Amino acid sequence: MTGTTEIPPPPWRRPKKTARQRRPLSQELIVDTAMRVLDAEGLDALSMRRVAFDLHTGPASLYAHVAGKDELLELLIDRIVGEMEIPAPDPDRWQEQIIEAGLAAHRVWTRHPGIARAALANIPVGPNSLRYSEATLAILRAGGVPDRPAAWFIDRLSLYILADAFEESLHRERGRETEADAREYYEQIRAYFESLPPDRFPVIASMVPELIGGSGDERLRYGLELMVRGLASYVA
Amino acid sequence: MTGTTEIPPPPWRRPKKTARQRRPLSQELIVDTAMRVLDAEGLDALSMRRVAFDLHTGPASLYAHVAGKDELLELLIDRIVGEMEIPAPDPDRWQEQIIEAGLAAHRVWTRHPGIARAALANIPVGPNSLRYSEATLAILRAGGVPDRPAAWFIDRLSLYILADAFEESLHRERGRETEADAREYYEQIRAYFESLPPDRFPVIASMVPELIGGSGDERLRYGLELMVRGLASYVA
DNA sequence: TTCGTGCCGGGTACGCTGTTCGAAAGGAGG
DNA sequence: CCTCCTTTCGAACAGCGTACCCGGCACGAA
Repeated sequence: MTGTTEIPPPPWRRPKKTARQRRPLSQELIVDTAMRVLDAEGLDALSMRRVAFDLHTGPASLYAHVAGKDELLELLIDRIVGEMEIPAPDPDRWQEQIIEAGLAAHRVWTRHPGIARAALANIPVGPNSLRYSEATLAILRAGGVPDRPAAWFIDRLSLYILADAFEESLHRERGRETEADAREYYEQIRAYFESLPPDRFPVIASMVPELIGGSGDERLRYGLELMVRGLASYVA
Repeated sequence: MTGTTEIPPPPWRRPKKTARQRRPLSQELIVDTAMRVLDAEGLDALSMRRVAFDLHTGPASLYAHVAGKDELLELLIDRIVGEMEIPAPDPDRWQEQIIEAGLAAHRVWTRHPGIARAALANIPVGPNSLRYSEATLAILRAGGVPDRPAAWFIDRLSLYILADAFEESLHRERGRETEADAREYYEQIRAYFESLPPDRFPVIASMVPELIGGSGDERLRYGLELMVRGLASYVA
């Protein structure tokens, strides 16, 4: 209320302290910083030392707020799962909804380069993944899928999505970022397949275009469709 | 032919050299040793230093025969893929054959503890995985599956199998080796699910038994069936 | 047989990782 | 004001994959 609190402190008083004033370390701040490092430079660059450096401190300081790297990754992953959107159940479109939700989840994973590896190694069990499971199960139940197939389905589905995101992150890491790079890579594979002796690999030799065709997105969607169609066969 | 070659060398002549006589280093010997370390102590114990130690040499010596750890893992993985058996096509049983082949592949992966992680990070492209793909495609073709669905299917299928093997290896690493340990773990999960507020997680709360039920094998098989049934819908 | 000579084997070291320890510093409560 | 407890953080430990570089062995030529 009084004006005194709004007067800036005299600049000659403890200028050093003001200069080095920093937000106190906290778990949230650490996860924020880790997220920034992850998004900018990928999972390989995300080390305790790197996060500590960005916070202008030493690695040991982090351990007061985070049990270790594993816990940091868990927190990071749950926050990322929180970014995933999932539609409200529409009983007539449950198959499309599941596929769309799967594609959306995959998009979120690949938006944070490399994190799929950590998520695969540390299957998400945080609060946000609970929310996600709840919403997915609601769609399946609305679609008339029995409980047991539905429960096991979301387990298999998320494993598949995570694995695909991981595979894609590998391609990205190995420098096949641009479309041209990917073309070149697949051209090498095609040449390799076509160079195989047709007498020993007759089937492969006869379907080279099908084997190398299709983008990553198309193959991801195909796998989702496979599983959803298979699940639908349990409903009828 | 002369007896002289069979006479053992005089023991006082260069006994030291005889004592430290060793097979010369070779790529095959290195892979043999790496395989032994892997099977006995798991992927985490498999380091260049460890392999070199078992060969009574230093880490740098391996690099004359192997480009690096990645290449060593590739060689190891292809040898493991070579252990996978796959039946000759029987057109009437193609769906069962695919599932059996998938289960067999999964068994091979889990027989070498932890290697699924490396195989996932370094999708197999060696000669033995070619042979495996050829045989799987032959079954699908015999079953009347069109080329494009078949080609994409084996890609998705092997990704799924590898991911499941990886997930299982994680459980094993975290000390849930025995059946009792697994029971205890799943009991914790059940307790956690049952402690959730039913108003916020109505669907999860209403299907806890289905969510935690089923062994790893059952879930693996269920996923295989999902995909095969989905694929069958492309045939009809 | 002897002498270059080239190449493989391997000791050492660099830079990196996650994590622990112990000491210093800060704020809060008696 | 003093004490206690939490937070902070420099240093160090035990690993890792890999690059460098030198010594010694084997082999071809004289």
